[in-house]
This record gives sequence, structure tokens and C-alpha cells, in this order.
Amino acid sequence: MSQSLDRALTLVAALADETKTLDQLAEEVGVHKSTVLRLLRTLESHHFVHREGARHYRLGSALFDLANRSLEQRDVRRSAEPALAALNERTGHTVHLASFEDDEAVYIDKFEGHHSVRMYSRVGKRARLHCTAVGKVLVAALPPARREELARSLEYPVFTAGTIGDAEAYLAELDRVLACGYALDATEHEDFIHCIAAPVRGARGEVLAALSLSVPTMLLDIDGLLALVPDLLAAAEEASVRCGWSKKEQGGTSR
Amino acid sequence: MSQSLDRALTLVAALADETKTLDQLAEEVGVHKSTVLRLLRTLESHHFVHREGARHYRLGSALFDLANRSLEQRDVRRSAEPALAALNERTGHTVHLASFEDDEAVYIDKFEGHHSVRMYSRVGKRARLHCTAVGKVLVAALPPARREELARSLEYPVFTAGTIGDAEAYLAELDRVLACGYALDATEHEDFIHCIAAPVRGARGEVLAALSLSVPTMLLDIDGLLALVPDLLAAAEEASVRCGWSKKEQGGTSR
DNA sequence: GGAGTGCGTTGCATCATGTGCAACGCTGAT
DNA sequence: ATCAGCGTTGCACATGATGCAACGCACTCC
Repeated sequence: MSQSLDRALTLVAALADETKTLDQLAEEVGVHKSTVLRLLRTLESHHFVHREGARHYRLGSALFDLANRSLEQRDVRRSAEPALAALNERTGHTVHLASFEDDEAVYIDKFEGHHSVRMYSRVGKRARLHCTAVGKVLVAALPPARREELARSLEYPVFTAGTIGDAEAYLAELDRVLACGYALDATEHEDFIHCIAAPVRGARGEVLAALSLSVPTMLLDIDGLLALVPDLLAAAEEASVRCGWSKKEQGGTSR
Repeated sequence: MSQSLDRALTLVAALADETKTLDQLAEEVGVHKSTVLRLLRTLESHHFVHREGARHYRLGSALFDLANRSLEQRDVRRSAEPALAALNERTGHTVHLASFEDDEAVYIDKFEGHHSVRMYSRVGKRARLHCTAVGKVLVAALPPARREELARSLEYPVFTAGTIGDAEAYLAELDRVLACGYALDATEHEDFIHCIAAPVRGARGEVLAALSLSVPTMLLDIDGLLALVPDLLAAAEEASVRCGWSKKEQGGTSR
């Protein structure tokens, strides 16, 4: 809608991967370099980009500042944090908190596992919906109509032998998730990692986020992972309580 | 330089603290609401802001994504991480890594202390130059002329009884920092926290960042804190080595 | 050491784009 | 049923963003 802003945001995105020069940016975005220069100057004045030496631009400190201020403002994150920390402490494995936004799952918090083999991820990263435990939990929580619509509109890239490849299988899996109260990703995204996830609920029982535990297969086989489900559910419940959820009633499947 | 972009970035900043409605934003930035709406739409299409319900906007996931991708791209941060983690593990106290950017110190990494009394800070937060240990280390590392010019242009708000209040005292303190190889913040910013910091150097001996240890006074008195200096320096050296620094020669004060 | 190359920077003329306005319509409250 | 609050749309205007071409600085290659 706004051309200059659109271009500026594209510039910022282009700088995310590595520092670039003015000419590189101009070519990449397809805009005259004098225009790029002016946009960069404005971005720079707001600390969105930072000039490094004479000819390289990188992202600036405003990004970290805004991102973290915004994360702090998220009630789910703040409320769930102690539960994540405790789960991480108790199990020693990587713990994630993810929320559903714009039809995508986004990691909003993370505690690193204590082992040297670590899963690659980061706060802000978007997670696939069809092959991650958090994705399944979040989509399963949608009203049936939305869930089905979304499932049919997804792409199903295959990453491992276990990856779910089509909407039918995915919808069946979601039913299983609802029935069990937790989701499993049995090396469906990466061969050497499997995860379990459970929903964090708010006052009205609605799902606010998904809490997950990610474990390298070389540390724990599938049975070992499933043995952690009670710990996971306890942590998710603790987080839910802190978000205003009250255990009682809440009849039926959900909603 | 670019009006619309400038306004858009101001909008984003306004959303950092709390979610707001269109009208609130329009008034706050002093722009017609239809204009704000268009800017927000563009921001939304890039996931910079996210619409919550019908009438509230919050910052979106692109911020987290960009911020973290950019942090990962910082070589100092990546290289120094193991040293920070080890120092945090060994001492149990809060460890920060800060870099100098646009005449400000910015926290680029943080490991929380293990105790329940914690210092308030976050990655992306900017630290005062005159009353924090990291600030002193980073300013002390500037070439003398720049250092003096900067010291004279600073404001010196007083936060505690120990806060340095003018440029002369600050410059003297910086000399002390250079001589000792580390900086001390003896409750100069907050009454109940004191910190020590040391420089992390790159291949040519230049200061890339400052590494600090922050401890509540109720846990450790000043002597206890100073007893940690060797640990701090060892960690800073380890981080420096990983950044390409080689210990030998490097005669004189610095440079 | 002088010409050449690469890249950031500037002033300017053009008109596309962003802007404010006023009217509309939805939602929720009285 | 009426009203108020707030987001949304279409439109006409001119402001501000754009591309161009020329400039200048730093660094390199012959």
C-alpha cells in the first residue's frame, strides 16, 4: 500500500542474512541506489539499520530493543516462563513456547537443553505446522471449520520418512492430538530430533500457546520421550494456571 | 528524509510498550488516521505489526525473527557465547555482553543469574555509559580524542550516591579502567546491584564488546565481587581468543 | 604516480504517491 | 431505535519520493 515503506521493509529483510552494501541492496530490491540511500538514512535515524564502516549496512539495535520489549509485553510468555524454566531444569532438554500468529507458529520463548547436541531454532523463527509438535497443538486448537480449511490450504513438504504428506493424514493426526491432549513429532521434521508438545490455556480454556520439549534421538528413544509426557503436561498445566486457566469442568474436547 | 517511512517507524516504536488502537496511534504520532491505517497495513503485510482482534495492534513476529537473525550474524556474540555460558555456570551470576553502537552501549547477549534476585535488563536494552561497567569499558576503548569528546557531550543523570556526575570525574575513571583492565560499577546505577566488566578483543586488539558480571549486593559485598575479577578476565580472554585475538605482545595501553 | 574503477553522495526536474478530508458503515451501548 | 465510537473507503491535491546524471572520494592496477 505504501511504496516507500514497503521497499524499506524489504531492505530490512534483505539485511537480516548478512551485511550488504548500498549497491547490493539496490540491485536486490530493484530500486535506484539513491532511493535506497535515502531509505537507509531514515532507517538509520531510527536505529533500524546501522552503518558499519563506510560501505556496509547491518541491522541496528532498535530491532532487538523492540523485539524484546514486545515479547515482554506478551502475557503468555511472561506467565509461562517459570513453568518453562522448571521443565528445562528438571529434564535438561530444550523447551520451546510457540504461539499462533497469521496462520503460522512462531517461537516466542526458548530454554536451551543442557546437552551439547542442540536443536537449531531461535525465538522468532516460524515453525512448520504439519511436521512439528507445536504446530499440531496450535492447529488442533482451532475451531473445526478453520482447522480443516487451513489443513487443506497447507503445503506438505516432506522432510523425513515420517513426515505427514497430505491433508487427510494431517486432519486425522489432529484428532489424535485432541484426544490425547498432547502432540508428538516423531522425527517428522528432522531425522535426529523428536518432540512432544501440549497446549497452554487461558481463562476461558482457549489455547494461548504450545509448550514443547525437543530431544535428540541419540539421547532418548521414543519410549523415553513419551515417558516425559506427564512432566510436559504438568508444566503446561502450571503455565495455564498462571495464565488464568482453572482446571475444573471444561467439559468435552475443548472450545 | 522519508516522511512515510519515518512515520511508520515512529508507529512501530509507539507499539513497543503496549497494544494500541488506530485512533490512539493517529493522535500519538500526529497523523491522520487514514494515513496510519495505510501504513499499518503495509507493516502488517511484512509481519512487522499484527492485528489483534478488531481494534488493537501489536508488534508482529518479523521483529523477533529479524532481531534474532541479526544477533546470530554478529560474530562477537557467537564467538563469545561459550565463554559467557561458562562464566555464568561457574559463578551463578548474571552475565552480559554489550557492544558499542551509535554512541550507546547495547546488550547483545545475556545469561540470567541462578538466584531469585535478578537484575532487570534485556537483550536490546541500551545501557548508560557513565554509570555502568560495560559503558565504561566501551568508552575507555575509544581513541583518546573521541573518548574525551564523548565524555563532554554526555549527560550525567545521578541515580545513586555513587553515580559519577561530571565529565572530569568520568575521564579520570576511564583512565583507571584502562590501567586496571576492567571496570567497576559500585552501585552507581542501582543501589542494590554492582557490576564488573572487561573488554573482549578482536584480532587486531580492538575492543569488540564488553563482558560483565552483575551481582546483587545482598549476595556479595564489594570485596566478594572484586574476588571474581580473575574469573571475569579469564572469561573475557577466552572470548577474545575465540574472536581471533592473540595474547602476546600488544604493548602499551591499548590501540 | 596517473588513469581507471567502484561506490557512496548530491541537486534537480518530474509526477507518482502519500496525504487529509469527508462521508460511510459496522459494532456495541444506552 | 438512536447514538457514539472507530475502522474503512474514494477522491482530489500537491507534497514528497523517485530516477537520473554528474560529482567526488578511496583504492587499485598498470
